[in-house]
Amino acid sequence: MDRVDEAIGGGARLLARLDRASTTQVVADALRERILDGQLRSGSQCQELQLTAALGVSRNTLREAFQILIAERLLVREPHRGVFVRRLEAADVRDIYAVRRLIECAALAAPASTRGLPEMQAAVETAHAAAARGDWYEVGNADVRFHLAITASVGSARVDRTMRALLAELRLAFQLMADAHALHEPFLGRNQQLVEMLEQRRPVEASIELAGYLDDAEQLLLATLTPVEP
Amino acid sequence: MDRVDEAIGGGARLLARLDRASTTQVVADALRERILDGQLRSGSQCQELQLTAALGVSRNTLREAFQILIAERLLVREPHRGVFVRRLEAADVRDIYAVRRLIECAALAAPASTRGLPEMQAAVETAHAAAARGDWYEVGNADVRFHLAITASVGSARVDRTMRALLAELRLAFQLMADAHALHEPFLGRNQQLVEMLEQRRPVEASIELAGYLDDAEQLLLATLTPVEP
DNA sequence: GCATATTTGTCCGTATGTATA
DNA sequence: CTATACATACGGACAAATATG
Repeated sequence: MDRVDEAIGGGARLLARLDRASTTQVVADALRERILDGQLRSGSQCQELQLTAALGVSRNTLREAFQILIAERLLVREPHRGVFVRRLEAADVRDIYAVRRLIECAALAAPASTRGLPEMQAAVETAHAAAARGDWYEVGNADVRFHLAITASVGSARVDRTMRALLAELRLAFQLMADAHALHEPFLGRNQQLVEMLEQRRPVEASIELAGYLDDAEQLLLATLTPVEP
Repeated sequence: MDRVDEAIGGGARLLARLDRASTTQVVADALRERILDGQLRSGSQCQELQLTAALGVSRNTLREAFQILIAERLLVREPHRGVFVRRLEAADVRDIYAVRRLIECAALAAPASTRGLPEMQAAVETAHAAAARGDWYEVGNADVRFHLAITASVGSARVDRTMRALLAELRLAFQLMADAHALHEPFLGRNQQLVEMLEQRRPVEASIELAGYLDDAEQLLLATLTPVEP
């Protein structure tokens, strides 16, 4: 009974037996949430016995949930060793920012990008308010919403899904940093600036600014990432 | 023993017991292949008992493989009804082409796009040869390689994976067409034309040409898709 | 509309093989 | 090298939902 990892489970059974979502889906959602908010830390192992005990589900169900999160690249399987919360390498960070530059800049340069303005403005305000009270986790959430608003202007469900998955992956890297403050603070003002450029109907300039913005964010993240050892 | 769907399985056991890939992965690969080459037709149900019998694996293993292919959007689950080979709607086709325009055109417009030239040239030659002998399935394969070569110039593993998944999804729509000939024939020459534009170092013009190309392909596919009913 | 058969969703027990202390 | 812990994979069971006659 002195089982490990009581961060998971919280004692109560997860299944409200609402029977709208399958147990597998509920488990995948629960695990995803705990990965993204850092309760399950990058690199830590997800042992089947511990998690089945903590979540109150069978190994089969858990393993199906694992497959979902492995496909989302939040977990990795090492054959016959187990399933682990993914650790982002520097190469991953570079790759993710390459995709972000491609998609976000193309989305922002298009005339339709102004469609995302209301949501972008709202995200900037939320971020400022959260920063004022020192809630940098919420600043991170607002930043994600800001960039999703940019790509939402493309109007493609697949672009939305891809960006959502990409930004979720990126959170794995954020968690390796000591303070979210240093990461997000420089970009509060620049988000605001992008909004203004779009309000003034200068989408192409905004796109160019965003490219440099993403370059800087990538460098900042890489700089704080590399000193971390396995 | 007069079980259905002997297209799958072929009598022999799939597992060579090489134990380099997991059974789940082998099953997922086998199902993916049969979906993409049309043996498992769009809209058809994947019954657990039939497939476990045909593949010689347990239900648990099969269900894990299902999750992989559901994540790839080649299968869809209808709760308490079963798992089906995905049917593409017109909206899906439009969405896929929107993403293709975004990614492929951005990739082609970049100076680095010439890096994909050798692979693009090879794909064009393969396609011509296959068309000459009426092998339109292989023409389709070569066309996929052609477009993957375009996006490979970005040098991003994630862009590659996204494009691969996208083109796999599109095959679900191709299969709904009677003749692959009508779909691919118009684009043999245009692929060749794109290669020439790139050889002449005119990537931006090539990108614009590709945008129109993808528009036309989308319209052609939609036209032959809509008359099909549930 | 109802009773029945089928199929999915989920759990459990267990055997085997692999990695690690 | 042995022992242990764990992942992998199988089969059986049963309830619940769905399809069928």
